Amino acid sequence: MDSAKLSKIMKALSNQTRLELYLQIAKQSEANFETGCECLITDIVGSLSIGAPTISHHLKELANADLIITERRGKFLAARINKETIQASSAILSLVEK
Amino acid sequence: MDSAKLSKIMKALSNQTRLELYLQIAKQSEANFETGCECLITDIVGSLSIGAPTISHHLKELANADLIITERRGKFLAARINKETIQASSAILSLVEK
DNA sequence: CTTACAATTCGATACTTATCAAATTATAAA
DNA sequence: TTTATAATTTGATAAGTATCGAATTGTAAG
Repeated sequence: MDSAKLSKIMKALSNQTRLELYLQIAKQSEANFETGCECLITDIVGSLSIGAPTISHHLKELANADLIITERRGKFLAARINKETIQASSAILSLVEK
Repeated sequence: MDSAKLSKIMKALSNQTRLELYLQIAKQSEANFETGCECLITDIVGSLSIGAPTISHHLKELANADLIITERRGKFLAARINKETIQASSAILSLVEK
């Protein structure tokens, strides 16, 4: 991964609201792992103090950085984190690989 | 670590030039580990295509996010990365801890 | 003390972006 | 087909920031 890609990932996590959105998706994915349920965005909208348009905007940036994967579920939108991206990023920053 | 702190760290790494600056410091710290030499900023200034004022600005942001530790060495400035910060960040994002 | 060099501060500018309100699209239910 | 809800798009604005040139400060060497 080059520095352009990595900085794009970091930028996606640099906004506090967007970071909390990401962590919430991660948390729900974890919590719902056994049940097989996914994280539905509509459940998150209420818990964050920003409007739906802004959340839509943030989701697109997270997806664009390959941090999450979204899929339509009828009227709703499901999201899950892309573990490969965050693990590859961590590896570079922690200098696990050179 | 709360999301405000973590987003600040991510923001510090969200600019490509600043990220490369960080990685360069990390690389030199690694390379000079055996010799005990530190990473001198003056050696980096030449290798990045931006002016000294901008580098000074970026360094302050990295230090302010606790990503690096700087120290004056006479006329020069030495920098080394703060491994604790990057490891704690990685842990949260990778959900190693909850 | 003067000179030279590394780094910082200051002021300005161009660019990016987070957020919202309003309008629109997509989908399921009635 | 109409209605209701979820999500997106659009347009606008306010706030933030990366970068530079010029001036300044800190420090060592001559």
